[in-house]
Amino acid sequence: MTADFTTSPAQEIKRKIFVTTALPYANGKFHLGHMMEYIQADIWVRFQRMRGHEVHWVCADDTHGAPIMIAAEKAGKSPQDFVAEIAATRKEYLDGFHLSIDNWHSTDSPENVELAQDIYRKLRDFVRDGKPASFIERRSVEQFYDPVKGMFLPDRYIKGECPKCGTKDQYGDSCENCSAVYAPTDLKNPYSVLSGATPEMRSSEHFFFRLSDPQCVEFLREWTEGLDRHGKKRLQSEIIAKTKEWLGEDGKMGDWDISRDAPYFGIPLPDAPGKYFYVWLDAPVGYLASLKNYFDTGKAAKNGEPRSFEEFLKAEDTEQIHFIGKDIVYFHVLFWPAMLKYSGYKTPDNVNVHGFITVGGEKMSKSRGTGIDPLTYLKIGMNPEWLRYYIAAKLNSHVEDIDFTAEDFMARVNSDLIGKFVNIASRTAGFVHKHFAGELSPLAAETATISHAMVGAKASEVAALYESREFGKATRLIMDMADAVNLFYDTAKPWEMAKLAATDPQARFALLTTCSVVLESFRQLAILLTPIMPTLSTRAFEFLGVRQQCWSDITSSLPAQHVIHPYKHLMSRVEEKQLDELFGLLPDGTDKSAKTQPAQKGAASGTTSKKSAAPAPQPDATAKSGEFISIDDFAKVDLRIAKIVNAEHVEGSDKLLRLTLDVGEVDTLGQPRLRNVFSGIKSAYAPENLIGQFTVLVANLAPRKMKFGVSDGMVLAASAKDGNNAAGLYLLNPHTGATAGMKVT
RNA sequence: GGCGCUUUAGCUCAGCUGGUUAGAGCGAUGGAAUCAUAAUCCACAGGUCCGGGGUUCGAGUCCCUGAAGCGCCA
Repeated sequence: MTADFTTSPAQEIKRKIFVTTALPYANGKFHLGHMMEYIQADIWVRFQRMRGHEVHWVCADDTHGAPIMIAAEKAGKSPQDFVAEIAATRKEYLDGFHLSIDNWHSTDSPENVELAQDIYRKLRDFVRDGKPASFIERRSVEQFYDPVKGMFLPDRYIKGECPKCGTKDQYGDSCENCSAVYAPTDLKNPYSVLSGATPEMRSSEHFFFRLSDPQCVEFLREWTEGLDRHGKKRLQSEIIAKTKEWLGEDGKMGDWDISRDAPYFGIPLPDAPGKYFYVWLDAPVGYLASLKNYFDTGKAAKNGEPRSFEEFLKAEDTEQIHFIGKDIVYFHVLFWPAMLKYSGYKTPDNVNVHGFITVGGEKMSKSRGTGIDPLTYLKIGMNPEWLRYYIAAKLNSHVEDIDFTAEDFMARVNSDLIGKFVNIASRTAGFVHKHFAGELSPLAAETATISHAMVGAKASEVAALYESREFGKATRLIMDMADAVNLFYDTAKPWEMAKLAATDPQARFALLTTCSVVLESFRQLAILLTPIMPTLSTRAFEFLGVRQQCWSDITSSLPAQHVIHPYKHLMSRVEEKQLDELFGLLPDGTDKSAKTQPAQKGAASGTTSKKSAAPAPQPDATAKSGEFISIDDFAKVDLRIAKIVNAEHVEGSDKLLRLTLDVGEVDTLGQPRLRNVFSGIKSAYAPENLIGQFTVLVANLAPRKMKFGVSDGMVLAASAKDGNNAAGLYLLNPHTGATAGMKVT
């Protein structure tokens, strides 16, 4: 059966949909990427609800695993307190961006313990054709063990020297310097990131999920390539292609290690003391745990679902739809359906995968400061629906990254939302109030016919685009309609009629008709935009004096002689200075000199040009005419204050000192990351005099491999122009108060 | 290293199974209009569709190859 989106919801079967978005790992706050996923899901969910379907959208914090356990320990907190503090930050974001999630829960919850253990037991005790055919198998695993911390070490916590090129401080998977790939056990002189101790190989018994079982592989092949209940592909074609790599004839499907040894922050395996579920086992179960919590606390009933959790989940007509990012495809299209299948639970109907959001063409990075903080966005008063619209305008149904660029954002929002959409109401309302006391035409049917020709007629096309997550195409189509309405208005020239209205009844009538058609069209456009901009459309409906509209209201119309409310501006424009503030270009919000030219705030540097407080280039001896660089050129250089934590002679070199610098960076585990930099300043400085000093580092200089190791950056020093050594060498040194990691601009 | 993705007007992107002069929005330029918290309408100008080979009557679209950028390798 193929869904027919041309029918009105009343004719359609009411869908019962269980929607999830990926569980964020509870070791940090939300970033723009999270918001993008939630906005994508929210648009889809709101659309379904407007169509009259029953949607239950749940999410939760993903709380378990070694990284959180270790981060909590570092923070001197229990893991529970640690994740609770993160959880407490969530609401502000979710409410702020109008995300209509029905329930937010945690994987560290009784529901999740119960469900994860239940799934495990069913996999373990699986019976096929009357014979035991367990999917769980015990195997001995050799793993690094930290004798100081008394725990087995995940690969991420082991560093050592690259077995190929000998570069120090490399992780156990690949070398940053020579990009060799190897196993953690190949590292030379390995050490524990946690304690610095030399890890020992120890064996331990682990529990595996036998994914390589031929029946399981066969099931996954069918499931991944299969169709959903609407006759569409369950997965996007690019994801199917990816799964073929894993499930192909070469049989690459390995078993999955699902247990970890104590100490571990997680859920204990039943009947196996000291063993815990690997976090990725219980994380997706968190979807069900949150849903169960949602039912058990009565929220589902409040949302019109009278059945129990078990009944709802078992029901044939319950659709289970996941929204995830492309980084976690593996878990969601292999492990998760297999777990569910062989423990007797419903398998997902769809897994919708999206790409990442980049900012100015660059991957967001906290250490580089290129991220956009969603909370800052809200706090400086930017409208959340601008971002919702912008993201919608760029999203499609594919696994493609989308790019946020400040210029594009401003152009898109101002042009589409203000210039095209909001302006329709703004330019019409005055006439209706001035000449008709807010009362629309008595000929409602006639005006509605014209409106439907411009807008309503294409509503089913828009619906199909929403349904298939082609939000970019949907916004384009809607804006085409808005263009048509503006053109209609311009062609009719109501401002000319208004001048004659007092004396010419015909002109007066034409004026009323035009305005009524346009406002009716505006109502229809607002309906079409509601999934993307719920509060803007609510304000539009308030202005029009109608209740909240659902999708089928597109075919109705404003009644004859309907009275609208006075117009209050529905949405303001994006101001350039807001974007400057968002990107941290205006640190105190008052630095007017820091206003950048629009042309400079593009993909090339928009987010890396931190402050543009740098003085204008002075034409002097150092910069001859025609040799100026732009602020963008300068912004490419990431200068940082660095604290010299260690300095030493380099054996075999008569020029270089080896500096160990702190530039305030941390690695993914929250561990301080120090830089190794070689500097040719031996002639001028004794290493012991440098320790503890601050200087300036070019932080984004390409790392350079030298005979003695890799130099990751360059410190700045002054010397005579002609290289006259006698003139001396002077390391740059900031004034007191500068701290490691500060930007130099 | 293996695998994959991307590269189309100044910017952001459409271009399905190959088919007449390659499209849109924004921006630029010129005009119209002045109802609108400057928002609109019209016109016009912008492209060796990353480079190089090939298949074909015909390629942005298929194949090979190179470059650049990005991602994944559980």
